[in-house]
Amino acid sequence: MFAISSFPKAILHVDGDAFFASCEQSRHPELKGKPVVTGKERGIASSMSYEAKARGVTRAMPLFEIRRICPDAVILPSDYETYSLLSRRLYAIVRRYTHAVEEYGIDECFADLTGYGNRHGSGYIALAEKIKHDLDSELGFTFSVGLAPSKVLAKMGSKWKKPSGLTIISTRDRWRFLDKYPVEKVWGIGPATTIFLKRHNFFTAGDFARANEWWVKNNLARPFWEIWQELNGASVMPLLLEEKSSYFSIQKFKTFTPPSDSADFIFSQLSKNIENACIKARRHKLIAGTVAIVLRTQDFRHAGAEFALSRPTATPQEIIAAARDVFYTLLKRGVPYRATGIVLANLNPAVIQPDLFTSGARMQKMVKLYESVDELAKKYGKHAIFLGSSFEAQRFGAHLGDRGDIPERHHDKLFGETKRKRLGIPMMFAEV
DNA sequence: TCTGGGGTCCTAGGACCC
DNA sequence: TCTGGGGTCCTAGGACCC
Repeated sequence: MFAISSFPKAILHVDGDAFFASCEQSRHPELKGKPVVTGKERGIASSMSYEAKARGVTRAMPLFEIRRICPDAVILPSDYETYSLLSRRLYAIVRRYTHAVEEYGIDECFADLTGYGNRHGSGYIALAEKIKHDLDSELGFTFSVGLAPSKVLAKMGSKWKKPSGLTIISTRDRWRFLDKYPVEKVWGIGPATTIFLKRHNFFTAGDFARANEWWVKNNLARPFWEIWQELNGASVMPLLLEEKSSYFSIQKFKTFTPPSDSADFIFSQLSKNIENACIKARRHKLIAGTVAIVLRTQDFRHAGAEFALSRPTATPQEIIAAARDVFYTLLKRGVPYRATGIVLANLNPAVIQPDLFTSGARMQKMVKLYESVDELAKKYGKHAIFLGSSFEAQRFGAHLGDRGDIPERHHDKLFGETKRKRLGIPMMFAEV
């Protein structure tokens, strides 16, 4: 037990044990007790159940090697939808006890329990036990939990005993943990800083925590001074409480005047809306499973159609290609239209995790391409780059003086050959 | 510890303005 | 145009995380 004075803040860190493999075992109970490995689509292990770890399967181990040392291993492709669903349930369970929850990773979160304990701290421990119990029993696999006065110490606590550990680190008895903890394993201390610290004879977290504060401030960057403070029991890293946005749908509608009966022009308007909706989806790391397109005529009637994508995506090429056929079945020749709209629905998190990538080289390239596009958009404005199919709409907007936020002076740079090549932007933007 | 890709934060330095 | 200091904004690169 510890007095409140040694526990000014109560930060919890929760970490799923072998999260992806555990999700599979939870979803398919017949796999419980068996060596389960995920990552089949990549050909290497990305997550292993503890049964598989016991048999010697390690991260990034090639499948042939896994089959050799563990012939009865159940090797599964990654199922992101299930993992992110269980991830959201993890956050929701912790939020029953406090709203101050930071969704740090798909399998982990921080929570600030300050104010929910009592003056001896036992209330915090009971609370941590309760949260762990809820997680273990409701999700069907175990979690490791750390309770401490700071994020860095809480993270250390959850790593201390795995699987299914609950480790409490108070300011007063922190040395017991710090002195046995290699400095390079401290959250936030990477290879470069490790080399520097070891050169100055700091080998454990305890060594570093005992370093002179003035020396730390003057010889290391600010993040490491913050780590130093957190190791000594001060909570200086705030929890980032912003919830991952969960849209039910993303819509983009745009009216244009005068109305037009040009199929090319109307489609380019739709194309532009699709691009904008995709930008928003990607910003929130979402992919759409279904799409609805809407065409509005001059007399305010509108026609719409909804269709499913062959696979969830947030890349406009795929959606535009799929929308093209639907568009031409909706469009009535010779009728003037005044607006188009797009609705992206059936949204799911586009989960990108270490070791876990969606299969298919083409998709990889597309994802990468759009990251470059988003990058350029950040630099030059939202509409600096657009698909050929949106060209008419872009030109139309420009003609009206609606230039989005493209700074004129950047045009030459943007399409400069060197930059284009360096960023890997192919010429395909000229035409879909 | 290596590998792998992507995101985020911090810092240093340059451009520009008052 | 020079002399200053000081501010803001942007970018590149480093470090680290999952």
